[in-house]
Amino acid sequence: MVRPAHTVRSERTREALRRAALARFVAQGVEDTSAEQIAADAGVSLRTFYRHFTSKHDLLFADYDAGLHWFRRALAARPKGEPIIESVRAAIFAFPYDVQAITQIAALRAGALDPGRIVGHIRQVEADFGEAVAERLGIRTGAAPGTSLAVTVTARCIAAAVFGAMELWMLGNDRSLAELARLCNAALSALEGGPDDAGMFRHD
Amino acid sequence: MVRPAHTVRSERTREALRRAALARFVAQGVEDTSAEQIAADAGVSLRTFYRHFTSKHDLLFADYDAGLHWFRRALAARPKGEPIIESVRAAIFAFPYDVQAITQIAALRAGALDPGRIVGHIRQVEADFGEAVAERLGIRTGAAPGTSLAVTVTARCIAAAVFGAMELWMLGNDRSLAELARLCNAALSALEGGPDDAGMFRHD
DNA sequence: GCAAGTTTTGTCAACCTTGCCAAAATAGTG
DNA sequence: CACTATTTTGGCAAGGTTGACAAAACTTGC
Repeated sequence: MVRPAHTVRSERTREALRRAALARFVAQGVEDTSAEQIAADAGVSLRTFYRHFTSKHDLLFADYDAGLHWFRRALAARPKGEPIIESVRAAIFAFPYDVQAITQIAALRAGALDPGRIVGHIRQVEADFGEAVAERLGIRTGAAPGTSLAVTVTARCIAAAVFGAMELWMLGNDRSLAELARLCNAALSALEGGPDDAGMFRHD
Repeated sequence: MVRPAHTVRSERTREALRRAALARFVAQGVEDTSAEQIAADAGVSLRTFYRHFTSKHDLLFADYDAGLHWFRRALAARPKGEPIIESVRAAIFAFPYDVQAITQIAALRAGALDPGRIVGHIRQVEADFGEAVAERLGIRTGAAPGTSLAVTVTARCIAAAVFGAMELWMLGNDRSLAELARLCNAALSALEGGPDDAGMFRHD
């Protein structure tokens, strides 16, 4: 499939679809909104909808994807010699969170998607995040992706830590940025084997 | 949806569907096999097919799911006081691998599924694996799943290590059990911070 | 403004997936 | 065997998703 993403026109269409979808989602829930309705509201055909978004649920992850893109660049901008966890920490802390938007999307997801699909989608993003870290780790010497066990495992552990923290944050009551920072920091420190959490993997 | 899984009859249907599907998959590829063909070959309706398998691709992961079930029980059987990584290692090493079947399924998957879907499915299994480990970690004090950051992160890291090793194994040339054991062992040792891999997360 | 080339959109058809309800098969009981 | 409860199946309809091809809109160079 060829995804339109070049011209001004296509960007307008995309925006119209996003708007229409969000409005419907909020008004009548995700599952009770049909792709056809969204397309009609935006004044385009159903087929066009699927050219701009791979699925109905994809709309609920657009922000996530954008964030991933941001993170990739932030990571690339860190100094070469820095330990990978430091780079990740710095990038995460610098991220321009829009708590309100995150909360809204989270509410829509929680209320409307069947768990399987949503979890799969999030895991996908987590995997991409891990890929980004692995890329930055750079030990990947041009060989086929996933050639080095150490790189793969390290990157995925970091992704697991960050996403574990974020999911915990979303579930909790204190949805302040400070709390998010605290959780991410704790998770990453645990990986480093800091004073408090040494021996994490030796727990009973 | 109510999945049939009780009577002898339903088990026969399930087997017939599995057989029919595998035959078609091998003969004409996964993507060029329609669910309707499979159902017809097995002598049941399309609707019935979807009662036994959540999707066409689900057929390629039946073994995975069965393995997960096996692992869950093996883990539960380990002594309470054992460090979690030891338990995982022991369970993995005791698994009755059917290399031939694994290789065949892997070939089908590689050739036929669009990458997105297959990766998502595998990640799902990996997540379930992590859940199993987290469960066994037990620190989860009856509270809602994912309450403890340490447990979640630890479990996911272990899952990442094991699956990272397995995927590397599938990609490599040496598909012997010894090689699989070596890779899993290396990945898990890395987590423990063994003598060779200490400071994994401090790599540049 | 016009012709040629590129990008985006619409139409159509096929297949995937699932909820709902009723028919058929099976199991259990007396 | 007859009766009833449970389980499995089929049929149908609606909606999700995608490939193929042509029409429409836009860009560019003249």
